[in-house]
Amino acid sequence: MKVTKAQVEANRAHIVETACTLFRERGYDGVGVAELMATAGLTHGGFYRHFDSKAELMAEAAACGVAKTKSQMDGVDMTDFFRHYLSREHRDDRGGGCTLAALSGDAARQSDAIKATFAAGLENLLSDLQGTEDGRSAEALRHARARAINNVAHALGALVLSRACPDDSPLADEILETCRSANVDSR
Amino acid sequence: MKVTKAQVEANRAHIVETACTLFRERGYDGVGVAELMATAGLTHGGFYRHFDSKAELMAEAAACGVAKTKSQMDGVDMTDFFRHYLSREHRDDRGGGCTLAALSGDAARQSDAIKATFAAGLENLLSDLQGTEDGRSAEALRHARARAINNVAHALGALVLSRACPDDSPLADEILETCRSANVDSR
DNA sequence: GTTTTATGATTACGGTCATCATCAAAATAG
DNA sequence: CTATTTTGATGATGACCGTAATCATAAAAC
Repeated sequence: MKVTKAQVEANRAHIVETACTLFRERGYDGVGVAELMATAGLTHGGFYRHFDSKAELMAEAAACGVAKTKSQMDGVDMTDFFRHYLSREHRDDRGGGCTLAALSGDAARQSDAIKATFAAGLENLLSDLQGTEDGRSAEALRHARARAINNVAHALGALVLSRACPDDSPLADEILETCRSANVDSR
Repeated sequence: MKVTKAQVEANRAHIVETACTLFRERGYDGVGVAELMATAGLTHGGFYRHFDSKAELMAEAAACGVAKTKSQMDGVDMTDFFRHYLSREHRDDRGGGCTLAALSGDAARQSDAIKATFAAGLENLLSDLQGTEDGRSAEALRHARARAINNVAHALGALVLSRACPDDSPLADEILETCRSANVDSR
């Protein structure tokens, strides 16, 4: 049952992408290798030809996820980005949404390899939010970075809290709305 | 092997408390009934005399956890509270720290019963943060509530993000420090 | 003092977990 | 065209999962 080299690579990438979504939806512990492979259209036996362990896939899926979030943010106005980030649609789409928001809680309990992937992805996202214009004073740079960190923490916290409330809870919407208006007025 | 009524109640409470800490440390999926009962000094067979299912214990442990967080906050100055909330000690003490921060990500994937417990606990915490003085205008009340929501989202987001970074990562500390200074200057 | 009752220990169940040895088959290399 | 790899399917492994029936025992009720 051998398969062309291109197909092998495609299969591997497909496994990572599938894992990415599934992990966001149900957490690292919530999805097993067998189910994961079945969802990807393969049987679970072949898994270990691609990865040494589930932990290795977890790290790779994390990297894939934060890269996707960053690419979604590319070229988008920051206000629009946060507006969508704190929207009801994003709250209800854990599988398709921000990896940091969906899995940071789980990542905290994982190995440093996975945490490092999260830190790198977060650092990357912060760079984008700080802006890239040259010639700013050190003070202005420090301020821009602090604002980026505060904005991300604020928005991510709001999303996480809203998701921890029942779907039809008024509080779930109130958190999103409140933090959405606070975020656009900057700080 | 029957035991006095007081002992039964004490045992039950001890199971809930043990679960509370263990869940915060390793997540709902990360700890099994057997290990839980062993940590509490009992054997896993007796578990179902106290609870109908693990899910029932999860809900009760969540209630216990948010109640503890609220009691810790009682009578403490709000600035001091957030200073401790965003301290390195709190970051490194998932088992003993804020239940919302440790388990909100997991709670989002659980039943509405558990989510409702989280929402109730959060609402309770917000009430405290809003203050209880009477005679404020509707506008002042609305503003106080918005500020409470924003502060909680901001601090919780910072804590969650910091914990998702490797323990020795500079970013882990930078997030805490940045958000600590932003939070005390109010908004 | 006897009977009833309920706790918690023991043990087992079926299911699922991550992991791996084995094998068929097809894509490469020679 | 043959030989060598190597992918992915099959199936098994032992460990652990939540749940539950059984049972000895001592507290509670009479």
